[in-house]
Amino acid sequence: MKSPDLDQRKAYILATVVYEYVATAEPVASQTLTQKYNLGISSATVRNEMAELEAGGYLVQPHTSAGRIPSDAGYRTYVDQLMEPETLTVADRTRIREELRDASRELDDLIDQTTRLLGRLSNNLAFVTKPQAETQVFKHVQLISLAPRTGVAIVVTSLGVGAQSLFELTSDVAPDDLTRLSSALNARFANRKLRDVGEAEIAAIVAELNLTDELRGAVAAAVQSARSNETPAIAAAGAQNLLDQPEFHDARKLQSILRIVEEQRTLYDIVADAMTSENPSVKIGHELGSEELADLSVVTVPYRFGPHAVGMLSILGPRRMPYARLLALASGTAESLSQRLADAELS
Amino acid sequence: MKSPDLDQRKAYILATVVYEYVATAEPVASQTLTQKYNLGISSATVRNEMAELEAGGYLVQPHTSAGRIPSDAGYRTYVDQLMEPETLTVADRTRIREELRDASRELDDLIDQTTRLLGRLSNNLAFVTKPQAETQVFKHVQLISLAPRTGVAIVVTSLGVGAQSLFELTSDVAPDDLTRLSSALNARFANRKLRDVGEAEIAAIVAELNLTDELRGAVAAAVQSARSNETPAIAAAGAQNLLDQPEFHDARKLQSILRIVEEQRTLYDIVADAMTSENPSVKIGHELGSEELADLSVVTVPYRFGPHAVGMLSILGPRRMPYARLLALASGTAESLSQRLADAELS
DNA sequence: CTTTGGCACTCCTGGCATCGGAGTGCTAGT
DNA sequence: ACTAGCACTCCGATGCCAGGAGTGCCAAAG
Repeated sequence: MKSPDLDQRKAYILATVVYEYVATAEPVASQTLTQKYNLGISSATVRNEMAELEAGGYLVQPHTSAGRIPSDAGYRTYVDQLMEPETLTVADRTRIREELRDASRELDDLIDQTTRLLGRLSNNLAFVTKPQAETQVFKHVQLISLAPRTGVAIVVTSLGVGAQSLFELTSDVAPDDLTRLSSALNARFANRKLRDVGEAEIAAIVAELNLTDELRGAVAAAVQSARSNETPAIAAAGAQNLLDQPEFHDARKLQSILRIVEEQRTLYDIVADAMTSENPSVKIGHELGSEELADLSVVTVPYRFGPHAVGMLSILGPRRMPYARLLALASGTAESLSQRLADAELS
Repeated sequence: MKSPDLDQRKAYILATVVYEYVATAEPVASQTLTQKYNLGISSATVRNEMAELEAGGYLVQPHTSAGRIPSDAGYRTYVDQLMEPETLTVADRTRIREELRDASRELDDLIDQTTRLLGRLSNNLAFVTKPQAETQVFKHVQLISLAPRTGVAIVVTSLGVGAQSLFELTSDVAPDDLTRLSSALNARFANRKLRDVGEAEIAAIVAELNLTDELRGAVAAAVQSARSNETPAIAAAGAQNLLDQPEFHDARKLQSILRIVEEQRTLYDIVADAMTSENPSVKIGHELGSEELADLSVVTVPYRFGPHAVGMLSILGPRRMPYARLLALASGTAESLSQRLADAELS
């Protein structure tokens, strides 16, 4: 809150500038406003108002004799106070539901397909974090022999397969021992919270059965991996959509985006706080915390599994994006995805 | 074979034009050749030779008063007959081996990391098909109950986990029944070729245990999915590298590439025949079979698991790419990857 | 018959000046 | 407080010119 906020007329003008600029990608002139939106005042008055909005930091001028475009602060006030939230049409909503209903039953593929769907719908770059399994329930562990000294440990959580981990041993182990160990572990842990599956207990069971400590390591690794590290994998889709926007006709900007998407780390940092707040979040321009991303914005909506948010759907695009629509799309998709996940478990 | 092939001097000139153009991205002039490579002939002679090479279809001129650049046919003869194969330096080779040694033990992640590595090394776009499991050996199947009417079927092959498939039933099933079914299936199928795990036999076992036919469906689906459909998933990385090349400073070209990468289908078509031949393959420009891809080339090398090729490493870049080096890089990486896969199983 | 120096010709490229238009800021008048 | 009008600024498109790079061809030389 800097000024005692904008008076109603300034607010309307700001909102209209954002709306028009989002639509046209051209700096907005005072005349354009008076002609296309009947404000009942002259362009000269609009010019005065715009000059004040610029002084207040809400608008900027690319050069002296051009129209105005919104600044980060301008978009921010628009998003927080001025825009009307959109709701999806019934058609959109059913389309999302149907595409997700027909999607794969396998978790990774489901996330992938959701990401692509969101990319297509939004015409921007979509990215989705895979579910974090921390709050999930342990269902099953299975140790399987592949060769005398090689095997794989699989952990299944309430979301389906959670992790697998290949292991090698320094001495042979009987497939039977692996089965016995699996049964013992399952008897002990089934339906506990994943986070409560402790390494000490695993070690105790392994010792009890007189098995090598290497197996404890293998099981622990699989459990750990199911708990899904602080930065879960992120699926991304739709980068090519960005090229339709005039702001990317210069290819340099796209390069840093592609690099960041491939690294994943930065993407995760951007959306991490939306996860904890469990609310939709919008980050605009410099709020993304990097000069490279200064002319982009990101909309993020969490999705749930059971009572908790387990991941986020995000849309990344030029700052000049239709915020209300993208929020509606992401929310609608998140809802359908959450629903889909719940169905898969409970049936 | 059109002409009785090129005489030695023409061949050398063609090779030098390709080499120089790959290095500079500028049309190559007759003088440049005589100055930078001592041919012992004058630029006028070179001009005459170049004119004949152009008549023969090996070179083209972007406009009348410019140097020459290679045509598809020019690159093709270069690749097939003129270039000297490169070998990787020891440093490169150990770097690849080390990065892959430290890579994940999980198959999907391993492929992912290999793809990124290849993207970084090649400075182009790399893509890698995930292993096709057809020739793999069935190791284990496990049916696991998640809820009274929901569960997951997991199939493990000699490459690690091959597939998983969630299922829902119309009536409750005891976890015990699932265990019994798993054991029966394993007793029957363990260590058979995956392709020999037939649906009829599965049905017989399910019937024998008096279980619902829905379970047969679940198992069959998982096996089918492990057999990995005709078009396996493809990992891609390094699209941002392409933006360094002058031919992509116009963003339109990149757009179609990104779209194609996302679709995967076209990528698979490009590399499919390299898989069957089990040999490195180079496709140049129009050979890729699409006008959109006409100024690109793709280098493909298969990797093996056991005696068979199970997937391909590819590098996609501008037609003006260092073919010998990229072939060496892809081959070296394929070799390390094959080695890594073999180690994982045999230990 | 092949090679080569020389020369005229073509075409691209970059710089420069010009011009029109779009928009603003300001002032003066309502 | 609003607005009509006007001078001013700046961008972007256009056209033009000069410079240069490179070729093709010819005629002479090996």
